[in-house]
Amino acid sequence: MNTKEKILSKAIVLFADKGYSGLSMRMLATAVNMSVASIYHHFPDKDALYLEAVSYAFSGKELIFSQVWESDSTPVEKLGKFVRSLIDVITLDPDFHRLMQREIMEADAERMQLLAQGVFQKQFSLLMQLARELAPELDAHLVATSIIGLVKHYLDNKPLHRHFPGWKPEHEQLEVIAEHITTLLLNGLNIPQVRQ
Amino acid sequence: MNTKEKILSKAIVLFADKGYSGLSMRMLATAVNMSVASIYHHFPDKDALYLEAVSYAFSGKELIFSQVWESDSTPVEKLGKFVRSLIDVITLDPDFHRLMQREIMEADAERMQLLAQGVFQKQFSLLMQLARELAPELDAHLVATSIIGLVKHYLDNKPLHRHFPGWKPEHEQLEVIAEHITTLLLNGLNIPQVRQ
DNA sequence: GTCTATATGGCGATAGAC
DNA sequence: GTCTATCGCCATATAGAC
Repeated sequence: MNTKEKILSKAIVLFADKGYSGLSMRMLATAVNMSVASIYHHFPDKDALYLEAVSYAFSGKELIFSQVWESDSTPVEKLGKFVRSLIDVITLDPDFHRLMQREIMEADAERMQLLAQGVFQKQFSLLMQLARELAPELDAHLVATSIIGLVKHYLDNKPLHRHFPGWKPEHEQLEVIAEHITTLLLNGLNIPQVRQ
Repeated sequence: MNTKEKILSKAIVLFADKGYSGLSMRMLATAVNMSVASIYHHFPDKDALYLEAVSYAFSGKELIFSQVWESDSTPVEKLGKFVRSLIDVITLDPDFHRLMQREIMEADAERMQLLAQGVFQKQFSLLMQLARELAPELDAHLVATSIIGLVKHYLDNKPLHRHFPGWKPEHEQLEVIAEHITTLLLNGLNIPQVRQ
């Protein structure tokens, strides 16, 4: 890993944690044990550094779901695998996830399009195709959105829900979340289930 | 509306838009046509101002759902009303919603508890009770979370989903969203539906 | 490619007049 | 309760030596 990549990977963590305006070049320089001027040798300005960090965080994320789509499972099995994979991606790389959350909240239309097409589009298309197989009578875009929404909400709001009535530690176990969501979805999509 | 409230309501808008570190006291002062020093007459420091703005944004939000719970509707009707009310609250006060999003992302454990208990707990409890009536065999906490998650995800990610395949303008119509979600949920909760 | 030193300006916050 | 003026610090960014 060269110097530039070293800076970028630290920047991902710190931008994810503090946001664009919350992280100063001084802080980043200290974190990577360099002077501010040295960072400016690699990037023209803070904005370019931020954008490069976001793209860098993307790289490789597309391949994680390949096991879901390439397997010759039934659509119902694929749904279970997708839910589980999405939970894993979000859980295993929390910095990537937080950076995405911030981008979705703060990006302008141009950056949003980059985000949609560069990172998520392929997976969303494949998920829509699965949605069509599972529930041909429903709007595939809305169904795909619902699947992602259910998973993301659980994970995004975990620290909040801990303080809600009825919360149990097991609600944070990934298997419990995954099973609840798939059950809800399979019923919601009108698919008869076989008891395991 | 007195001076303090004038400052707070402007602060809500600007904090929601730019975040804590993204909004400077100078900017806020300009926005409310005052000097920075005058603002410091009403608030001890920026942090206290932010916290007061967050509490101020909360006020009155609890009462919006009363029509849902006080009506003598059936549980199924109540679910529809709740989904619609949640969509309305989020849509009609986007600044409140963005401020909440930022709080959920950035607050520490103490602030998170305040948020959960001070703002959302009562509504969440009532929603859990409804969940128990709708689907006694499922975990009410998880069901309530799912209902909120479906609604919130659609609205939080609207600007992103516009760039996804299969998107249609009608996907942003509140009625379309509300109907899709309730349909999905009623199936998901195993409740037989009557065709309208 | 890295550093020290520095320019320039915005930051949170305060003093003290009116 | 509002203002002007100011403090001390940190921000982004650059110049130029090694």
